[in-house]
Formats: sequence, C-alpha cells, structure tokens
Amino acid sequence: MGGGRPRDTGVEERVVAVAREMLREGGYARFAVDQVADRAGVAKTTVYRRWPSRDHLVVAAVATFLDDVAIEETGDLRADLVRIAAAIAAGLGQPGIRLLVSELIAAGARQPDLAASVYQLWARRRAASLDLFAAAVGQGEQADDVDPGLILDQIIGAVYYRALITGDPVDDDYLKRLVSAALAGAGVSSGGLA
Amino acid sequence: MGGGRPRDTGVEERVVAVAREMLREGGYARFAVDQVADRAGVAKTTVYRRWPSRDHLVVAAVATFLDDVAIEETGDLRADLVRIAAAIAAGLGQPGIRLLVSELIAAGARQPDLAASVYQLWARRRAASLDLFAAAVGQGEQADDVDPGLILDQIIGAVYYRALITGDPVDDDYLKRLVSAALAGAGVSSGGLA
Amino acid sequence: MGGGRPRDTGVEERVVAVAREMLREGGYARFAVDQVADRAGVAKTTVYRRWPSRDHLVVAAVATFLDDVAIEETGDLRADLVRIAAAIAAGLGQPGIRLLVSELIAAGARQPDLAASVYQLWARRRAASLDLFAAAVGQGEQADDVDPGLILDQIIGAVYYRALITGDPVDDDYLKRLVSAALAGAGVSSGGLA
Amino acid sequence: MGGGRPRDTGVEERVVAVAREMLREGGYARFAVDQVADRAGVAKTTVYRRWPSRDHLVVAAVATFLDDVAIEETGDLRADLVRIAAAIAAGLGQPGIRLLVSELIAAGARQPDLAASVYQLWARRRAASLDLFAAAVGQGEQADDVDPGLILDQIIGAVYYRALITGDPVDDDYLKRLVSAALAGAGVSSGGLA
DNA sequence: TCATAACCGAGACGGTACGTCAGGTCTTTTA
DNA sequence: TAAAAGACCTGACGTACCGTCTCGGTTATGA
Repeated sequence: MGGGRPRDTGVEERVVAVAREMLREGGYARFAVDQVADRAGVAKTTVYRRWPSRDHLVVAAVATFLDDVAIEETGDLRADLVRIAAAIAAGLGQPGIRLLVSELIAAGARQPDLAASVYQLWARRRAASLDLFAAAVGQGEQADDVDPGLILDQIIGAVYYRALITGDPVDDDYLKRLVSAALAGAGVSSGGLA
Repeated sequence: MGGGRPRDTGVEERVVAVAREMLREGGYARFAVDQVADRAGVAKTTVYRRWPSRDHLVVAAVATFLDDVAIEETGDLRADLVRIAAAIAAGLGQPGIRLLVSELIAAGARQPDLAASVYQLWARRRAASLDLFAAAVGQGEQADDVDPGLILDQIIGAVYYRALITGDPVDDDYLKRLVSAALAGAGVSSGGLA
Repeated sequence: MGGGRPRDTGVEERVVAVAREMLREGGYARFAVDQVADRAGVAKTTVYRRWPSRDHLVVAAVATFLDDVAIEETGDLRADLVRIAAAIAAGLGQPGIRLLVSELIAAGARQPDLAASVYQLWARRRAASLDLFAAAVGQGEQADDVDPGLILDQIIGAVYYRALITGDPVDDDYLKRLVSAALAGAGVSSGGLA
Repeated sequence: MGGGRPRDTGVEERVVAVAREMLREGGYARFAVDQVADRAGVAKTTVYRRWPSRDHLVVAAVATFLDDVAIEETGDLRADLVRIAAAIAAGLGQPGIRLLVSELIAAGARQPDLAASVYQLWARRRAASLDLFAAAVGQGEQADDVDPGLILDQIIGAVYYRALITGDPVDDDYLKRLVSAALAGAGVSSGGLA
C-alpha cells in the first residue's frame, strides 16, 4: 500500500494540446494515437493509461475546444437565437468541423461509456442557450406554458439536421424563418417577448 | 466502342445483398470488404471496381434498406407526423442503427463524393413525408404561407438532434408537443388542417 | 472453310517493339503485360494469343536485343577472347541488364518450355565466339586436343559467376589472367595460337 | 535510451524455420509471407519488422540452408574439386533448386541492399572451397604463383554457367576435364599438387 | 534506508483490414 | 475467325492503426 510515483500532471495538458492540434490539422481520420504520443513526447502507454481508447482522447480534446465559444446575449431573444443558430451553422459549414462532429456522434454510438461525455459536450452549449430564455422571462413576459427546451430543439435540431443529414443550405433567411416559426409555435408573439 | 465483356449485373445485387446482411449482423464496425466479397462469391477487385471504398459500398447497401419502410398516411396530418417521428425515434433507439446512421453521416463528411449519395438516402424518406402535406392541402385547408419543409425540419431535426446529439429521451409525449408546436408555428390551427 | 479475320501481322512487331522499350525503361520488375498491350494499341487478349505468358513475351523481346551485338575477330585469339569477356562483363555491370539476365534465367527455370528459348538466347552469342577458335585453327595451330567449348566455359562462366553470383569485380587485369589461364590449361602456348 | 520490450528471439528462429520449410515444399513461387507468418504463429507485421520484403526473408531463410553442407577434404585436391563441382551440379540439376538459385540472384539484382547478403550466401561456400588449396599447399607443393580464386572461378563458374545459362549437361567426364584444365592452366602439374 | 508500488519512455507484438497490383481467363461486339 | 475492349477471378503484397505487453529506469511513500 505504498505510494508509487505520482502522475505527471503536465502530461494531460501536453497530450490534449497536441491532440487538439492534430484534430485541427488532419481531422479525425488522420488522428493517430501513436503520433499524438510522439509529438507530445510521451509514451503511448502513458496515453492509454489515462484515456482508454482513441475515441476517449478525441472527446477529451474536443471538450477543450468548445470552451472558447462565448454566447453574448443582447436581450433581444429572437436575434440572439438567430445568432446562435448561425454560429452553429457556420461551424458545420466547415468540412473539418462537420466531420469531427459526425465522428464524435459516431464515437458516442460506438462506445456506450463515451456517450455521456459526448452528450455533455453539447449540453454545455445548450445550457448557455437556455439562459437566454431565463433572461427574457426576467425581462417580463408570459412564460407559463413556454418550453424553452422544445424551442431550442426545433431550432438547433433543424440546423444540425440540414447541415449534417439533408445537406440543405442553412442561410440567414432560413434561420430567421426558423426562429420565428419556433417562437410562434410556443405562443411567443412576434412583437412580444422578442 | 467495341464492347468488352458486359458487367455481370448479378454482381451488384449479390454484393449489396450480402453487404446488407453483414450490416445487420455485425454493424458498421465488423463490415469488411474482404468478407463481403467472399460471401458474395466475387473477387475483391470486382467489388472495388464498382464501389471505390468501403464507405461507398456501405452507403449503397443502406440505400436498399430504406426502400422497405413505407409511410402510411391516414389523412390525419398531426397523427401521421407523430407516427413518422416516432418511427425515426424508434429506429435511432436501437444502438446498431444509431451507430450506422452516425457512420453514414461521417462517411459523407469524410468523402465529398459520397456526401450527395448520403443526403439522398434521407431525401427519399423526406420526400415521402412531404407528401403528407400535399395530401392535407388537397383535403382543403389554408396552406398558402405554410412551408412544409420548415415544419419537417423542426420535427425531424429535433428528433435526430435529441437521439444522436443530446441524448435526451424522445417519448410519445414529447413528440406530440413537438408536432403541435411545429404546426402551430406555421399557423396551422389545432383543429384545422390536422 | 470460312475465312475469318486475318491476323494482323503488324501486331507481333509492334508488341515486341514496345516490350523492348519497356524492358529498357523499367526493367523486368515493372514490365506489365497490361501496359505493353496498352502502349502497343493492342488488346491483352491478342498478346496472350501469341505468347502464352509474360515470360514468353519477355524472352521474345530480349531475343531481338541481342542481334545488335557484333563480334569482330581480329585474328588475335587471346585479345578477341578478352574483348568478348569484357563486353559481357560491361553488360552485366549495368544493374538493369544484370537484373534482366537474372530474370531470364529464372524464367527459364520457372517454365520448362521456356528453358530452351532462353538457352538459345545465349547460344547464338556462344556460337559466334566459337567461330574464333575455328578461325584460329585455320590460321594453323595445333588443335587436336583443344576443346574450345571448355575454354569458353572457363572464361565466360567465370565472368557470369563473378558478376551475378559472387559480386566480385571483373576488371581488365582479371580478364587477362583469366583468358591466359584458360588458354594455358588447354595447352595453347602463350606465343603460339594467340 | 531505456529500451522497450526486447525482441522475442524465438521469432527469428520460428519464422526462418517455417520459411525454409515452405521453400522446400513449394519453392519460391508459392512462398507467401502471409502464410509464413501464420504458420509461425506470428503477426505479419512482426515479420515485416525484421525483413522489409519477401525477398529479404527468402534470402535469410536460404542462408540457413547452406550451413548444412559440409565439405570434406580428402587431401586429393583434384578429386576434392571434382566432388565439389559435382555437388553443385547435382544441386542445380534439381528444378526446384535451380529456380531458387535463379530467384536469389534476381532478388539481389532487384534490391541493391540485398545484393550483399546474396553474395555472402555463396561466399561462405566459396571460402570453404578455398581452404582446399591452403591445405594442399600445406602438404608442400609449389603454389607461389597459383591463384586459387581464379581456378575456382573457372571451375565453379563453368558449372553455374552450363547449368543455368547454356543448359548444357554437366556430367562427370566433363567435370574431370574441367578441373584438369583449370589446374593445368595454373601450372599445377598433373601429378604434382593434386 | 530500503522495499514497494505506481509511473514513465521505448518499442515489440498480435490482430484486422485496407486498398493495390499483376497475371491470366472469359465474354461480348465489331471488322 | 481474329481483334479490341474490358469485366472477372486469383493471390499476394506492403501499410496503417489499434490496443496490449514487457522491459529498464524513476520517484514517491511506508516499514
């Protein structure tokens, strides 16, 4: 029950940093654990000691990407929603990111124990979006029967759906109509809450 | 200009049939071109002559899956939409299918020349769903400013989004609320068109 | 008895010409029947109708190379032999030719029906060398117990042996000693026949 | 600088042993790296880690063949030489060996980095033969100006030449004449050194 | 202070599949 | 018929990554 050598805490950071780089450069396909380890100056064993599979490492690396995105709320719910949706659409417009997102989804589907982590990836962003509604309600408007989650699903779901699955374009005009329809569906009057 | 030996059209069928089987049995992960060729009694090179990569073959095989699904319209638009959404949700509820769908999306993102084929996979089902609206309009209801595509995006998009990305449950109650909201957002009155 | 399309007599020539070129360019390893046919503007089938295997075609092509080499006899047997040996050594000094010769030998060993053709390839050159002895005898010298074939074997055999098998150098000095030893062994006096 | 897992030295032995077997069974043509690995209970990648190509492995395997051959010297140089030459001729008389030797030579010509190994294959046997001369000289005979290498070249070279290249028979009578001529050419008297 | 235990770098290893290449045969249309 | 075109089968090649394992060496703790 002795102690043993303590883990080098620098390893996590270095590896994840390199992993992030490699994802940016070559995407998911050319992401090889061997190379990550090499570049990070770390043994492959050390990598596998922390992340039980390539997918786990990728998810961990992506988790650090998403921190960057900041959501600014202007108080104008409709506009804020459009802006958020546009940001997502813009991201998915880049082939690299589109692939990465797809692969993450697939990774979650492949390994059940990863699913939760992957879901959480998006959950954080979703939570930020949900705050918008709280703020809007705070500014005083009826919100009794409004389900913000449902509205978000309709909007963001549609964006992912078009970008990843149907391949249809997601332009600004579409987004405006989308947001309007979703808000209207929830009984949020055009002039009202927004 | 002369001719050359004509392609054995039986090959396509046999290979795709075997590919379909193998997808059902082992999913995407255990799908190996080598084995498909073997089982189909065909040389691997012959497979590669038609489908330039594993992904291409998988997409081709999946394309034949989807033909089976029939959409029955009952005349009750709301109920039909709920049923369609439920069917999709049920499919995505199965881990194998969820993975397969994810991998297909990823395959499209990996190889640009595959994207179109993958999009088309879903497009066919989408077209069938859109017919519902045409039928509903035929039964006489206002539909001047209704955009069926937008409504579908909100519904189906939300289902995919929850099933694949957020991991949130997609139960019947949710679907009813979802469909209602989407229809309401388009100005379709509760008692009206549906 | 019907007529049928007559054989295009130009085919042999064209194919062999192309084959020769390709051997010069890429050597035996990169010699592909497919490409030969393509370049000659001929169907692969047509090639195989005339030469039953790749090896056969190669041998046929090489046979046309060797015609070029001319042996000039000067009347000085010893010098002539040295010159011949040197020519062979020079040829085998080129990696491409060394490989080609090796592969021809191998081809002969692989396919018994080719062996004869391959042997004949070298036989022609050998015959020319043997003429030297006839000429020398004609110029009057004892030749009762001289076996020209044996002498040639000793000389040319040694050259091939060193060039192909032991990798030892075959320089001029060596050749002179070699020829002298071989002639001496046959009882040909230094000053005499030569 | 540390080390890493040490190579399993058993692998070399097992693989080479299997390789040798397979060469004996099916010759060069049916020698497949895949099968060697399988039979040796080793991953193909492990094989390729040590021998960068099929040819390399074959050469390594053959190298272990040749160790078996023992050269017995009886003190009678002439007879010993005849016996050695006869042994070589007998070997080359077997189609399988003839092909193997040809392919080895070709392999050396194909891949420059293999040439040295192939040359060495024969060099060992040659060295053993050269010992005969040392022994003969030890038994006291003039050998000042005798070049054993030259003599061997003439004898062994001629044998290979006839067996592989001209296809002429190499019988006992021929060998006796050959050895005599070569010795005579070196000034070794019939009754003398031999 | 010394054994023990966990960590680390290095790299061999088994395994699985990939996509490719070339040889040689077979089938059709056209001259 | 022969020729051109090209599909087809066969068999093997060498490569890429994955995740596991076995080393020697290092750094902490606890007896």
